[in-house]
Amino acid sequence: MSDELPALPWERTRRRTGPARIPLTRDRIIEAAYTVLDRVGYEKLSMRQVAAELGVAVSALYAHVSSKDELLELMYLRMFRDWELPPPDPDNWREQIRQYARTGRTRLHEHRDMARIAMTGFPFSAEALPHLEQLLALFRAGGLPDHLAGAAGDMISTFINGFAFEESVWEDRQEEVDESPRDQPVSERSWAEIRETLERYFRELPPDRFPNLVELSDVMLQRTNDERFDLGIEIIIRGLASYAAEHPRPAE
Amino acid sequence: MSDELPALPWERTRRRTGPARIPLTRDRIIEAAYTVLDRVGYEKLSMRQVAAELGVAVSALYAHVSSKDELLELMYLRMFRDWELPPPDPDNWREQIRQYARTGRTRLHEHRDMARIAMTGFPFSAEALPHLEQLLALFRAGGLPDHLAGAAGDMISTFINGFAFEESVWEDRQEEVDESPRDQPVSERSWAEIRETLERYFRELPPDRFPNLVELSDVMLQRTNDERFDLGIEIIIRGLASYAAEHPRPAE
DNA sequence: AACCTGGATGAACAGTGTTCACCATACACG
DNA sequence: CGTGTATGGTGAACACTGTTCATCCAGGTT
Repeated sequence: MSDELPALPWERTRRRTGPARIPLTRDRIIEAAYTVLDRVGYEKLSMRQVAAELGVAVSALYAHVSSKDELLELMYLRMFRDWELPPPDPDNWREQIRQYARTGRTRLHEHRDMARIAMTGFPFSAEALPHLEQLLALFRAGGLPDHLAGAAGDMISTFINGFAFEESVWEDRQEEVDESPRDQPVSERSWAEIRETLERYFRELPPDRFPNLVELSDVMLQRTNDERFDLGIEIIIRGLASYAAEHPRPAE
Repeated sequence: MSDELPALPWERTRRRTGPARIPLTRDRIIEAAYTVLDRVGYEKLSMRQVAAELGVAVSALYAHVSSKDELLELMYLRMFRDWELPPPDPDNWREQIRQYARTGRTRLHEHRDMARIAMTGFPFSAEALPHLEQLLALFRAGGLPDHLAGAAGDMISTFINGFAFEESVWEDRQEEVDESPRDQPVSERSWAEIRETLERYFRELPPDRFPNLVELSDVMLQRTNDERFDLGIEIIIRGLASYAAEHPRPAE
């Protein structure tokens, strides 16, 4: 390893500080934190792991990020980046809400355990506000009375986050069962396994104490998570729409 | 302290073990964990704190509880204790669902950050199953098609947990602002403060980019958490009921 | 060439979950 | 009455965690 050629003049500056040392930045730290998160999950995500990922001392991180909590918040904010909001279309508010919820869940799925981070993030940051505004616009376009529009925004977010959070918990639970390495965000196969196990569990319950659970064991779990999520959103939308029907907007 | 009377025969066995040394049990550990949780919150709840609360070495806990995760799970299960479920009344399913959700949230509020623990707890344990069964019974009584009844149970739980979780996050955020000691689960006053701060924040947003937020700033946050929660539940119930109306139960 | 300065370093501190060799106490038995 | 045994608590240790701080080194400026 000692037979290095003398550095060419134009790369001298670069070679100086060891192997192409790119400066540490907030962005690079967040990026590294994401790859660590995807590999080890929320519970085991640590500043030291992030530092190791960057090949840097732990204390170096604190020059760019004041605490782990701040790093988590930054990761949360990153979620909103390049999230295009379509212009509100009053005739299509239901479909647009559906779409919004779906891409929201997709965003949360983009990184492992992201929902756990999102759930504790500050939901009214500058990055998140346009989304709330968008939801409000859609709800008002749909003819919801004002006091409902306000609550509805919260509600949709709570459901999206809560749903994804529980998915995340199931995934982690499943993962600590099969020690398999985690190349992708829990295969469809794993979810099928979970469902099958639960279905048998329900079916074999004592029918005298749990008649409904036994009877519905098949129909309850045959749906995929996607379908369950869509159904949940649909229920909320219908509930909201029922108010719009009661308080028809004065056609001015 | 040396002028002790000779112990009466029937209390001899009790006196033997020094200063009234009550044996360590799972229950006592769980109890202690709750008082620690209420004092320091979820993030700072540690095995050492629990041990200290009991005046005992940390390692002693591990004779009764295999890990911190198990302890958390036990705390979660304790939540269902003495939770009476009223007999399902088909004519009143909506009110009964409302009531169920309300007491669910109340239970979560009984201990600080309980929702954070509940959210990661296994929702199909022996203790929790009767509740799911109850919900299914109510939904079927309300005339919901079977495939919906299954999803609806999940949905209600997700919303209750998610809502309480976010309340818990807000409370913690508020608490680290005012250093005030925490004698009770965040006073009403604190919530009023949070609402007021947010309302002003919304009102002073640039109206060109956030017209709806500015316009709704007053109406959006004037409601208490209780009202917002009830509204959320009501929306879900209405959404569910809309399906029942579409698929009327065959009057046999 | 000397200086300054910004950013990275590594060691340290206090705290975490968990394990394990040790030991004391309370009971059963001879 | 004395001895053994076993249950269950102890304290020290390990491998971590988030965070801080004195130190130090490289880069650019004077």
